[in-house]
Amino acid sequence: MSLQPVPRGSAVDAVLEQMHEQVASGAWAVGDRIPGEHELSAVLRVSRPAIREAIRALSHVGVLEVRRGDGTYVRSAADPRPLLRRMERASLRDVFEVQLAYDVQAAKLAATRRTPDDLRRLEALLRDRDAAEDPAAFGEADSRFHLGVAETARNPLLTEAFRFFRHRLRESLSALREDRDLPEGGPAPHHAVLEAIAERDADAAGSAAARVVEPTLRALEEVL
Amino acid sequence: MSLQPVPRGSAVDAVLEQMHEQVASGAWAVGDRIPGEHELSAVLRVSRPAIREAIRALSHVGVLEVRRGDGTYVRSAADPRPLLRRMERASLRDVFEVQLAYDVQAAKLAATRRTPDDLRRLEALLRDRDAAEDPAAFGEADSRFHLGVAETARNPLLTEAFRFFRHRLRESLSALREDRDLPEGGPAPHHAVLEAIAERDADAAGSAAARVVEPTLRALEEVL
DNA sequence: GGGCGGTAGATGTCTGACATCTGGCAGGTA
DNA sequence: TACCTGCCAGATGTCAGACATCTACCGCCC
Repeated sequence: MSLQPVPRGSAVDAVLEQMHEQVASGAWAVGDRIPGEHELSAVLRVSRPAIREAIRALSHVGVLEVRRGDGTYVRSAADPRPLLRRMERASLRDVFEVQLAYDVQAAKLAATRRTPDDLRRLEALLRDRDAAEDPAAFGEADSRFHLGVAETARNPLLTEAFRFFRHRLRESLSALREDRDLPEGGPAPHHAVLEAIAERDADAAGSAAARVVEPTLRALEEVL
Repeated sequence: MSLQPVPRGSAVDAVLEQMHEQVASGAWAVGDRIPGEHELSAVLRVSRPAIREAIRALSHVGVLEVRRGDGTYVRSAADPRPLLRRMERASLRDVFEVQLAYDVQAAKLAATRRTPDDLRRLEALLRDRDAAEDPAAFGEADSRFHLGVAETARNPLLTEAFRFFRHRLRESLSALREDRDLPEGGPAPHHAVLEAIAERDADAAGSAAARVVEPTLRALEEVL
């Protein structure tokens, strides 16, 4: 007989898994009140703290909503966990392709909605980017400029999504140290983005934003 | 003296807030091991279960990583919580603009990478969409087609992001019952997307995908 | 009929203890 | 010297029970 690893995993994770299953399958529909903590504790044969930790984790991501003195309700069936896990092990190409989508849309909207103040702010950010010396400062300034464009799009949801993705992705990139010698198209493409935004030309801004990322993307394709 | 509301909020939320602060400020840097649960419990003057619930919530979203027998480490400084909260109260316009970014990028990539099998699958999905009778079935078939395009893009990160956003956004839309009489461009734009994908024309696919959403978007702008 | 107050049941929190795993160190062995 | 074994401190994992506090509901009283 062959040796097999003993089943591992914590009680809380098991509870988490089962709750997720209930929500995903529709057994617990959005809006429903789920069984109480004592009842779940009795049914699943785990202690109440274990139940509470699972509920806390799911309520933190908006799947559940706890109303003190009342009960716990299902708020959404979509758990961001698969997305978060995927983000940690995504390939560089996949990462850049998603970032590209955000950059293009942000640039297009920014071109439509920018104010004179926005323009001055973006110009300053771009100057900082051009002036950056060491790679760390450059990466920081680069992020600030891109985020500035996203904010100019006047779409809080887009801004927040952009911010989160960019933050996570820069982390995993620097962790892998794989951003060492990716080609950088130089300052020209970025200036083209700003110019198109200044002229309120949405299509040009979108194209310019695409051209910022595309050299890097193409280089990645060649490596594969 | 004026009456003031007593400070509300749970102990766990307060702990969560402080931990988030530590991570965001860099006091706890990525890779660091944070103080043990007993120590945190003593310092913050709350019980260990309260500490554990907060840690569990943050580890569920990938901010912390717990290694049993060893300690708890900071894994990422980016908390998806602001994004999730923003998603719940985003305006319809903002929602559609983000969705548009995904749709366009997915269509462009799908046009580049589609196989004959993909094409057959997408054709079947589009037929289902055309054949749907009641609004519920139509919404379902519509989602399936769009998700099918996203999967054809061969980018797991994009697919997962697309899936999550679409799921959440459809939920909040149906909750608000505001999708009642949004204009639907009819089947033509969707067929144009499929056609461009069939011809491997990325730019045409992107434009066609934009034209799917734009009528709805424009109608929203008018309402505002 | 409307406002009041009681009550059942839910979540919030704490205490203390024990179980189990991990990492590192000391000591033995080749 | 180099390596492996076994032990141990400290960390997280789990449990039990109790009490506090809030909410929704319902019956009572004015």
